Amino acid sequence: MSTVYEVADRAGVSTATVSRVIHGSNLVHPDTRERVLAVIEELGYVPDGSAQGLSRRRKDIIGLAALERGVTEVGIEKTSPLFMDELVHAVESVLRGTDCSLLLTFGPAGEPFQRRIRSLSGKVDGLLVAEEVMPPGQLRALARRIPVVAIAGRRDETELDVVAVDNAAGMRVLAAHLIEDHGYRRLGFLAGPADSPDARERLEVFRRAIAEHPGCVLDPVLEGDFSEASGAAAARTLLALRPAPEVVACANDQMAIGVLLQLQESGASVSGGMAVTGFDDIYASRVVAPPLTTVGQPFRELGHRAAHRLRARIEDRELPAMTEILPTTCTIRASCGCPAPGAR
Amino acid sequence: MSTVYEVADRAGVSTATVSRVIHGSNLVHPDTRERVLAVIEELGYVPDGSAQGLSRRRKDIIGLAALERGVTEVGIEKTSPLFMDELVHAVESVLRGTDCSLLLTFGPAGEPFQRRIRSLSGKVDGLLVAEEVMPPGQLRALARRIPVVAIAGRRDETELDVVAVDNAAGMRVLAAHLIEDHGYRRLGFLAGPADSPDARERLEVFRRAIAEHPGCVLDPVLEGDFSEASGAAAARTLLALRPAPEVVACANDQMAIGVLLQLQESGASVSGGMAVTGFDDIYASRVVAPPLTTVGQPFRELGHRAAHRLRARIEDRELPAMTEILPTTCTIRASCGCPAPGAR
DNA sequence: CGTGATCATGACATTGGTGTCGTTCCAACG
DNA sequence: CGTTGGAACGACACCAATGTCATGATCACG
Repeated sequence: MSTVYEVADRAGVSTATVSRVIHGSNLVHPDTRERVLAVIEELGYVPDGSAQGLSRRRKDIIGLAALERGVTEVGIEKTSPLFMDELVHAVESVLRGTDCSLLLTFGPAGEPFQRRIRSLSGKVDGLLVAEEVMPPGQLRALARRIPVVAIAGRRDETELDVVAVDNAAGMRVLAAHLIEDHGYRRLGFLAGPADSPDARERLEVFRRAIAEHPGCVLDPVLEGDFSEASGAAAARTLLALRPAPEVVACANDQMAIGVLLQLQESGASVSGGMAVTGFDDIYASRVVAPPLTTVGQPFRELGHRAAHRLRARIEDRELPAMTEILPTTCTIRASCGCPAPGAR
Repeated sequence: MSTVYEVADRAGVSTATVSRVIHGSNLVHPDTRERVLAVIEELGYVPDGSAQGLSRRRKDIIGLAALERGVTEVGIEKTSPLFMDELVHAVESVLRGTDCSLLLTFGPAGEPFQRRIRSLSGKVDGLLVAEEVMPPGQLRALARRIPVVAIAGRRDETELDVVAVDNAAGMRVLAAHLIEDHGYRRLGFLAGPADSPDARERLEVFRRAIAEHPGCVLDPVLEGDFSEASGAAAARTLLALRPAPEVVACANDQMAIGVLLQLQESGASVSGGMAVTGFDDIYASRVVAPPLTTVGQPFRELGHRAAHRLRARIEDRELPAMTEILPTTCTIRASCGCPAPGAR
């Protein structure tokens, strides 16, 4: 592995000049630059990231830590956390234009994962944390050491930068659609894991919306874990229920897809049977039959904003913390009982 | 930001001792260890990754560079490269058990992306490259500087470690199923981008399989770019064709889904209409209606092997290069014209 | 009481780049 | 011809760890 010294040596210049050439400083003579570039090319020299990070006090790496749910160790359930994938691409596409790279880590909530994030925090200039990867206290402590932006986490946070999504608005529109347009009166809900603030909020808003409509009941409320399998399990429970709800709203799309598929397998169709809705609007939701009515999250926007905010905070650590709420869009397709649209 | 020096100072020991405590050396007195740990806790000290990287000559970071296709800049086509997402999770899950992290970068093929990979190569201990992100010559040059493992790239490579997938075997089984079990005689193919070795191989094998069966014709061969939109476009072309093929095999699942959806939208159903098959077996393929018959790639295995191989090579750079081919599995579902299975 | 072994510890060199500061050199100008 | 200004460049300190080597302390044993 060649170093600046070697390059400087061969080019007959000092290491400082090599550095200037690499970074395009105009304080170097064209001839000298030429010579240095030739040596760099010849040696295939690439500056060492660690050494650069040390002397510049910035590593040009940001981290993204996210929860991975429902992937069993044996790998039988292939369900990957699709929500996160969308986010990763969004963040990466922002960084692509810069000289900053993205360091990724997933894991199940818990102490080992928190340790991993801590040790990772030494390798990055800043951290994006998605969902509730660690208790708020620890998160704030982390944020005192390095810049942190929370994505889709709790909104009641004044010490931290947060970029979140307006679960409430989307869910309210969806509930109104189910109650007012379809006239459903008995509505079920398939909740997400209790450790997800988003999951909790979605249920709460749905509950309130129903309470505001006399004659409507929320029943049953089932608990899932965001996985497709837990959706399928819920569907089996629902099928046995008397009276069964007319519709079941799910806290995310993967569970909704699980419900949908299981209902079909059991011979119950959506038309005349049970309506299903989701939340997130992942890729598969457009594709499943019937296409899933759901509340869309602005993934790209979420990732973009979070990435930009983090970079801004890395630039200026004294920036006041703020939380940004992005709008959601209720996307009516067919699984709620609406006729399938002719054109997309 | 606190450093070893500060910790050492406060604990009244030398930096060497702090280092020993951090790395769990047993050459340190329990009392001393206790004292040092207390200071570390109090200061929230985390060792700086750059400094560690510099002195250990290893950064404990590996990179993954992959092509991103079909994502337009305006973000209208939300289709993300699902194949890659699966791979990312597989690789990440290997690294999770180690103290190594994953640095990610996507990009469209081209000179800027190659530059980015070069500069990234200074930040990592080794690189996983997926598909044809750069010309073979450059890739080999890169591999001479740092450990590189190619994933799903060209197989005719003796200088480089390669982990690839047996496209041929899966495709042959699929072709045999279409020709022998279903009795199709006029078969179309929707090819992938010409710069993808996998895409080329899939077409070639399909072509040969058909040539071996007298009475069968390969017509038409359309060209797509692995995106769902290009599948939809192909479907419109196919619909106008006389005679139309009985089945169209697609070089990946996303295009197959595009074909499927477009056919349905145009009123042509699969039963009695045109059969469709894919390649990859991504999540959405199980979920789409009718469920897609496809050739499954062992994503997890692919990621696992590649990650392990790279780590092995980082350990010992003199390891002989080898290429590993992983088996594919032809998964018959319903889109080929088979009856939908009662149980999954 | 001396010797050797073992354990705990610290001093210090090393790692590759960056950026500051000072120096050299040349041209232009009075 | 001396002075000045600025461009081009080099020496050097610094960054935060690691790991080697030397050393002091403690103890057992002869």
